[in-house]
Order: sequence, then structure tokens, then C-alpha cells
Amino acid sequence: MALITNAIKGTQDTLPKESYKIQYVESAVRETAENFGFHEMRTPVFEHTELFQRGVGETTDVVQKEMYTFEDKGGRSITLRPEGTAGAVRAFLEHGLFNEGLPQKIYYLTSCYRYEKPQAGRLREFHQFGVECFGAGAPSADAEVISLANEVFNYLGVNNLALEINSIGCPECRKHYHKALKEYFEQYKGDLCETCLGRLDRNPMRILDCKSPVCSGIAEKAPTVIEFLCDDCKEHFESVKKYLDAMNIEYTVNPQIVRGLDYYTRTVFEFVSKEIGAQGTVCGGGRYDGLIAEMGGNPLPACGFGLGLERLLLLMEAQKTPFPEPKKCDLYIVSMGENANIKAAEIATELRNEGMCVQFDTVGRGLKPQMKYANKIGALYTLVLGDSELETGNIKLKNMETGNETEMTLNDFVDNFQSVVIKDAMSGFESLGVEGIDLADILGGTN
RNA sequence: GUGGGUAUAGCUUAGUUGGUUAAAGCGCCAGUUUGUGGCAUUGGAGACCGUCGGUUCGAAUCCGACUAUCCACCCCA
Repeated sequence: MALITNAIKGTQDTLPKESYKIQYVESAVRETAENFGFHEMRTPVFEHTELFQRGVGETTDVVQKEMYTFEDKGGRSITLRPEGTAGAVRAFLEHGLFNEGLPQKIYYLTSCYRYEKPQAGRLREFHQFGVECFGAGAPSADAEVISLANEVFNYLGVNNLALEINSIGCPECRKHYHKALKEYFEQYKGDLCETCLGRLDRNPMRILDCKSPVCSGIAEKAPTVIEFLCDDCKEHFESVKKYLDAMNIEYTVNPQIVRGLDYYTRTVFEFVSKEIGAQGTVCGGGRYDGLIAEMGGNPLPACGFGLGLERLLLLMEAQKTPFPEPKKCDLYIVSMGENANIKAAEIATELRNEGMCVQFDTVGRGLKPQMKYANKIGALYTLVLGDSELETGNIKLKNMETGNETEMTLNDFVDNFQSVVIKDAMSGFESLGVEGIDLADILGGTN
């Protein structure tokens, strides 16, 4: 296939027949975030490369080998954001949001870019819903963001997600832990895999994450971070758990969780699924008390998470989670001849202004193909408009589901179509035994 | 970056031990019905069989390289 008709490796198109699903997910996360008092922040897709080097951490894989970095025409090194937190912190500092009352609770829905080899649940362009809670150091903040993610899953009806939490402590207790880990792993120096040997000096915590059976076997008996937490960190972690219990959120403590971004401190967590392949982390996050100071601000605690929308969609597909049906065409006007088509345009404009979805012929086809098309797009009603209708002013409105035709004058139709549709929709719902219909829903939220 | 699988129409696939015009279903367009969709039926459009090279009288089929894609490692959402 020609280059220009191929999307870039690791990117995806969302086609019109699928887009209602992602729109539904987006509206769900927005609504949930707003209910928690978080407000949207939008930042540019690209930033100075240094921002991510500093924020995400020079030694991380993300920075070392996965960034889309290029030089712009002014000679600046620019990078497409590989994650959302660094840019959010930058904007927080740049606009002095710390002066607008703490905590500042923000969320974002953005694309992220990482140069990785694509596989199930891993793309080069992917989309994240993320939240950040700036200036909140109490354990209740950790629980709050976890709870927000949890509510998103509840809202969407996603289940079988395991919440795993851990505390990796503050820099002070981690220093002691690193030392202990190194001592432990050095006993097994001969057995560790090559990558883990390298990790031994740089960051022994990563060995805990190794998937090699030998290393993970050794890691199983390694000392856990939790044993090395200082009193403050220990108390913080215990308190987070109390909040989670109070909020009725199930979790397991997994001492093996080590996040790959350098900025995390204390609480880290993941929501993990076994149903979407090897990349099972749908949502990951935690506390990053050192990051704001690292970026040049006055020290402020913070926490947040990132949630992969593609992975969430994969999970919903795997679980056959129902999506609300997308809005269909209320009326298709089958027109014959130019005069009728012009009249159709006039009627369509009027009804569209009332919030109805109305379509008419733009191809120049005959009656039958137009009927077929109306059927294909799922039009609820059709109305045939030809010379005789224009002359007499009488029309037949056809309900495409039942096939019933109702005779009326064209003027009556234009005035009353909206209420006809509503009445039919109501009776449809009643026959299903559904109660408490919100009129605004039926009208597509236009009133 | 390292492995493994796959590559035939828009989609899902068939294609014999290599044999001449590459097949079907769905979808698309149109007719059967001079003004009424779904069902049925008939016809039509649509594929240099991923690309390049090799073996052969002859390659969708065998071999090689490349590319793309999927899955896994690594890492992460």
C-alpha cells in the first residue's frame, strides 16, 4: 500500500462508526472528575525537551529511548509529551496557580507519544485521562484520586480490575532500602539476568519488577520497601489504607510495584486487568512530593494518576460493556426533483434549529436508493417529497421501524414533528417498562 | 532494541503436488417494482495475490531480503 494511505506505525484512526464509544468514555471521565471538583487543564502537545528530562527523570526508559524529540526551526529541542504530569506542573508554576488556593485539582484528556514497539494495548500515540492534585499532602488526597479512578470504572460498568497499592517511601527511607536491596541481590550476583546486573548499581528497585523467572524468584524473598519506611511514611501509608477502607475500595498491597517514572514518592498504585493482554495496567499513579520543587517551584506535595483510554476501551470491549446507542437520524427527507429538494433543505434547516437530526439527498439519487440509504443510516422517520406533495400540501410520514404511515399536511408536520418523535419515543420506553425518562435526553440535550 | 506469527477485493476468507481468465460470503452500486427501505432475486464495479529479487518453460503457491501488521520481551497508560 502506498505510503500516503498508511497511518504512521503505532497510531490509530477512530472511525465515525466507532467514535461514539470514545466520546462516551470521555464524557464519563469528565463528569466524574467534575464531581470530585477537578477542572480541566489543557496544555500544548509539545514542550521543551528539558522539561521531561527533568520531570520524568533522566534515567527512565521513557526519557532515554522513547521520546519523540526534534529540533524546531529556531534550533530549540522540542519533545512531544510522553505523559501529562510534567506539562501540568509546568503550567501550574508558570501561571502561579499556587496563589489561587490549595489544593489545585486539575484533569486533562490528551494524546501522549512514546516511540515504542506497538503491541496489544501499546501505541505510539495514545490517549490519557489524568488528574493531578497539587498542594495536597494529606493521605486523604491519595485516597481521593484513587477513588476518582475507581468511580470512573464504576460509572462505566467495568469490573475485574485489581487495585494494587504500595508505598515506596520518601527519598530518605528509600536510601536505606536501596542499600539493603543491593546487599540482598549481591548474594545472587551469579544468577541475575544481564539487565538486572546493570540495575544493581543504578536502581536496584527495578529488579523487583523483572519478569525473568530467575530474577523474580530471587526478588520474591527480597526485603520489601514497606519494612524500610520511616515513621512518617509508614503512618501516611496506613492512613491511606484507612481512607480506602472507609470509601469501600478493595485493594491489595503489592510490594513489587515500582513505577517507571522517577518522580514518585510514598504511595504508588495501579489498576490492573488480566483481560487485555500483557499491557494490563489501565491506570497508574501515585504521589510525587518532590516534583514541583524539582521543577523550580516552592516545595509542594502532589499526587495524581494517568489512565490509558485505549486500554480502557480494550477492556470494555473484552467485557462487552454496553455503550449507549449513538443518536440516530430523526428524519430523512426523500426528495424528487430540484423543487422538492430545495423544500427539503428548508424543512431540514427549520427542524435542525429545533435540535432534530434531519438529512436529505445530496447525491441526486432516485426514490428507492434514498429509501435504502435512510434505512441504512437508521433514520427513525422518512418523508417523501415530490411534485404532488408540493402541490397538495399533504404528506405521509413513515415510521421506519413499524412501517406505519401517517397522513398530515406539510405545515402541520413541520410544526409538530418534534412532539411526534417524542411521543413515539416515550411509548417505546414505556413498553420496555422504563420510567423516569428525561425529556432532554430524548431531545439530544438541546433544551 | 530482541524474538515469534501473519500478509489474496472495503471486510472475513478459499485457492489442490507450482499450470494459463484468482474464487466466495458480507459490504458497495444498479435492475426486478415508471412514487416507498428491510426480505428475495438478477446484474455490475472492485485485487498488478505487501514490495523487490531469485528458482522455473510457467509462481498467489517454493526460496531470500525488505516493509507492514499482530503477539510477546523490555517498559508503561
